[in-house]
Amino acid sequence: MSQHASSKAAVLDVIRAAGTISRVGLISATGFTGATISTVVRRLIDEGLVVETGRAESTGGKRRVLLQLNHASRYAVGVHLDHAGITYVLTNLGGAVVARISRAGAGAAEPATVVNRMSAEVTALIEGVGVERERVLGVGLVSPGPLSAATGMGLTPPAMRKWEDYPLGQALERATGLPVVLDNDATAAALGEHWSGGIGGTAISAALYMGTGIGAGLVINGVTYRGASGNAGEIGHTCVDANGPDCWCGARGCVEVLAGPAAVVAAARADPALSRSAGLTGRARSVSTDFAAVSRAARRGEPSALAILERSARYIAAAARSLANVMDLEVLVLTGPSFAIAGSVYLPIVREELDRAFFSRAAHAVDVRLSRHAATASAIGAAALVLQSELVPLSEGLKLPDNLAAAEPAPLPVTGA
Amino acid sequence: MSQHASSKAAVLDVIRAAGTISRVGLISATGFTGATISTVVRRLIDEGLVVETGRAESTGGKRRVLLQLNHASRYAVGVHLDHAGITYVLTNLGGAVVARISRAGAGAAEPATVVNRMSAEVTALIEGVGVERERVLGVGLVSPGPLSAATGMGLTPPAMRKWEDYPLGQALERATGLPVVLDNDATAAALGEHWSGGIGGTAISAALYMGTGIGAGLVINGVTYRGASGNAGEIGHTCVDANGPDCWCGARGCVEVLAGPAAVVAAARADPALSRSAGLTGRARSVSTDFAAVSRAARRGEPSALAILERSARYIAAAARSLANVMDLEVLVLTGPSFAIAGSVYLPIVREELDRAFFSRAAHAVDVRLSRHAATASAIGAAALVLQSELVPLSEGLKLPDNLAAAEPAPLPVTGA
DNA sequence: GCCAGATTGTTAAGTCAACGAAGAAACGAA
DNA sequence: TTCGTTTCTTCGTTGACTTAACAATCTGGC
Repeated sequence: MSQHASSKAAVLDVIRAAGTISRVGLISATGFTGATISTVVRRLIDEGLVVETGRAESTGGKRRVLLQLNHASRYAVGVHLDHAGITYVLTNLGGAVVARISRAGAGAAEPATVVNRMSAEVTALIEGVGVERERVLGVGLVSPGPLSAATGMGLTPPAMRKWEDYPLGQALERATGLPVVLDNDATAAALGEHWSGGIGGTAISAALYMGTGIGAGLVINGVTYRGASGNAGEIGHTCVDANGPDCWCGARGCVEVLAGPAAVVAAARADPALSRSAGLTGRARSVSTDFAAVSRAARRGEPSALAILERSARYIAAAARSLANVMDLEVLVLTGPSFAIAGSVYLPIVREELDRAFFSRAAHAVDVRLSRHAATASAIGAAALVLQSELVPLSEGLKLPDNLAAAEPAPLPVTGA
Repeated sequence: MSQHASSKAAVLDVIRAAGTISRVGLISATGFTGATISTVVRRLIDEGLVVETGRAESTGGKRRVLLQLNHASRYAVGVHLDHAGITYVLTNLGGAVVARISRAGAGAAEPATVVNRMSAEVTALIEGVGVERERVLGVGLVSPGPLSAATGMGLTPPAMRKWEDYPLGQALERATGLPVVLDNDATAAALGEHWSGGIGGTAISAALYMGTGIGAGLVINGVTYRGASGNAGEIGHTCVDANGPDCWCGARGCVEVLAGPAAVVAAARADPALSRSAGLTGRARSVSTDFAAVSRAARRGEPSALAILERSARYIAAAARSLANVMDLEVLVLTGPSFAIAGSVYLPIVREELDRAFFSRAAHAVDVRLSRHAATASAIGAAALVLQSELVPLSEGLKLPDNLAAAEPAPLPVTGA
């Protein structure tokens, strides 16, 4: 007897969120009856996804049998593809990192060459820790920048035009023999935080992702929100100063222009003393390298560096507040490489802003936290995408024809009932 | 044989969105099989919700039988409760207004008194057009300001403290004998636009609602998005100038302070010439009255009035763009009393902003429109809330216990499998 | 130690939504 | 009229989920 996908998914998701839970707990959490829980759980145990791990104290009768995910039963590969580097992680079913490697980025190489290399590196990752390939559910591949919405299988980050129409997902699927899921890094990071237990059973959460740009990923009731064309969460071009400087996106005063890593680096370079002490005097290196240098200077206690970061943080806090107000968020996680480095400066300022000025704070606070794995969040999230897509096949919504009227032949005059 | 709620709801929603559609059209739109569509449609016809209205041209065989909502089969009452006035509308199943009355606002009267009056006025509304009370599905009641999240049955608009803990929904339910649904005005307006056909089968839409404040309602795949505590869409406190003036919400540079109707009126009053010509010289009347006066002055061609409104529009456009970027919107409707008056000034500016600077404009444009019923949008939306809640009972999500760990007795040491 | 009562978990039978297959009805074209 | 096509319905099956009865396990009291 096999369950409708949703019940299995719902039960698995509650077990994941709870960490440890009994069948009775599942009954109250999911709303299913004991009979259903019994069969669903047996199914999950048969598939090896769930194990019984002990007993709870008695509440007056038989003790509850506790269930947990069988973390070692399945694995997923997450790949963060970027111009400057490719990060690979192998996670178990619980979203915990089992292995991790970093390799050279895509650079200027041909897509086909890179795909072949990635396939070999994925294999090396899996074999390096002796995980059987059959236990690997698939590969999640994420990249900065917007997705090409049309086919859902091409990534077009601004700096990688060569990849624009390349069927990346299909190619990697063929090369590795594993299912491949694509998405953008911020969305993946948000799902990763949700899946790997940083966020419990929380309903509405967002991940503010800062790499060289700023993005946000949104998770609503355990499902990633993608918007009309998969570009939801584009918070980098939130307006925080309607009279501010022009942005390449066509607008003015975008938070990315005023407070993104590039803006931080530019401000630091404009200060000769700080440039010298932070080692920015040479010719321009990558933004992320320079941003790290500014962050180190701030950590050393250099007031000018700290002031620049705090100014950035206040703008980002304003954008975060706007986001939290619109989405009515419960949890906001700061993640991504830039927050991995400078999160200690940003966290208190964003947190203070939301404590003080979140519109619905009377109803509930927004829990602002720093990701425990900010540096590799999007790769971990990419793996979580696989875990979710393979284990929690969502009920797809209606697929209306583009033009409902056109779907019908011309109506004739009414001829009565 | 009765269908699972979702299939009936899905079919009804597609019929509503399409206006006219055949069973074959429903098959492709919903993904159900012909057999299922056949039985569901028969059910809907038996209930009187749907009628066959004619035939389409043949495509080579039997002509399709066209289906439509039976607009006159059910009705819903929408009530917009405000300090200054109460608007009542009676709509049919298609969301079209059948009757409408306006009465005095809540003022300083006791809640119980107002509820009794409302009940009488609802009855007058229904009987005024000779609709049978059994055909009225219920009453939707909306109000500006945040909902009290705890019980879901108290409305606490800032200016109506007396109502804070009053069980408004229950009281009105008892008084009228009809089911009552509560929500805020912006969310209702968004659903109203969706339901009454202004927005076809569109997936992601928002209504920007401007009354005396600014709010937004969000509709995702036909379902209103409410956020963690029902306060989603709070766009009035989106930051559009991080260094702007203080707002009562605790933040700075909120769009409501810089560009809301109150700000527009204040700017106009600061201009002696405009104050005189627009008739603002007397003591302060209500913000909406004064805003209307400024709008009329702008329409008469007074440059100073127009400049003030255009400045407001540019700020609002920036907030709208931030919202569209984050949600990846397809449709944005301007609605509410203030846009009913001044929409002709705001629409082109907001539209231009989104054409020029919406981040994902390469993938798709945002369709910005002015509501056809901006003045009564939230009352119509209130009625749509009823139509949806009675006819499209949503599949409720998981209801996790507040604290999953606490739901279990203490675990004992692992005792092996 | 052992039984009463409570709680947990399983099995069995019934219900209902949705599907596939096959047939009935409607229609245009030869 | 006949044939092929398309639309729509009927019938029997599948499978998810439920209720109801039952089996297993534990605490507490004697």
